Amino acid sequence: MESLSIGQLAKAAQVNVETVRYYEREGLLPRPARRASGYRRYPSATVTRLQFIKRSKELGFSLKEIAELLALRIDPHSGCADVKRRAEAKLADIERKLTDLRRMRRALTQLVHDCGGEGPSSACPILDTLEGLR
Amino acid sequence: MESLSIGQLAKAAQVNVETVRYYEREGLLPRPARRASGYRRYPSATVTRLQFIKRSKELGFSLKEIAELLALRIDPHSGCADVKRRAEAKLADIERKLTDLRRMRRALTQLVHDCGGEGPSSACPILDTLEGLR
DNA sequence: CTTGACTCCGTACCCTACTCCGGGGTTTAT
DNA sequence: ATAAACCCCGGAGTAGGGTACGGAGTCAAG
Repeated sequence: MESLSIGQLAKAAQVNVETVRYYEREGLLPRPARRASGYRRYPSATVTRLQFIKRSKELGFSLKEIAELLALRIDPHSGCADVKRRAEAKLADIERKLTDLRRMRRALTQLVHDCGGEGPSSACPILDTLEGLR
Repeated sequence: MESLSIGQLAKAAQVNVETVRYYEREGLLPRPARRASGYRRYPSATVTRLQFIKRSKELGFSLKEIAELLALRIDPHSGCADVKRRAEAKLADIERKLTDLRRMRRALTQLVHDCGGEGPSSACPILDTLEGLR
């Protein structure tokens, strides 16, 4: 424990082995150390990195955007002010998503509440709120 | 005003005309009324529906999931209890996304805060939080 | 009544993000 | 020491979500 094979890593993060290699090609994962045989060896922290990528995707970020998020950590080619500016832009993104999600939640909660669970759906109050969110 | 051409609709909702026709094919938009010439005529409410689809995509929902969300409104083939059950499942999805987004926001806020905006990024506190979110 | 912008439809093409394949070495458990 | 299971790499294939094309009809302004 401390060094994982690509298969162990993939299993731990619940992704396909091919996906791990794909992310490496795309620069989302650093090229890992290799054994004499050429086999990749990953530090166990890579699991959380993969999970981060996965969850970010579920939140509607593209791989390119995720790469940008990851790049906010260590980038010797940009000043701190630049990092700050980019982080703020991502934050704005996130705030927008949060607002939309809360609106969606509100509409659905309303639907679940109004709908007793009995009778045909034709009797269910129609949720126009869902479309008139903005 | 009250009836839009496909071009007017697309412009109002900020999407491509081809996308509108694509959504129609995929069942995300109902087939609209037609003029004698065959031209599509949309009620202006379709604009908000397109915007809903757009924002839902940005939140990481697939077109299929979005169709399911839209189907929660009017579905004569399922009882109210069923609608309720599905709405609750979507709500759970949304809660998960909200939780992840808040965690992400927290990490980025921390980064922006810690980073004064001066000096090289090497001096910037590294945001390990970003990866260790869960 | 003509001209430029718009629309129709079907088909083809594109990008993203994987996912699989195949021929070949490596590790590991028995 | 020999399978079974794993890993290597390059390259091809796939699904989802559009986007573009092209030939033909339509509409609105001048």
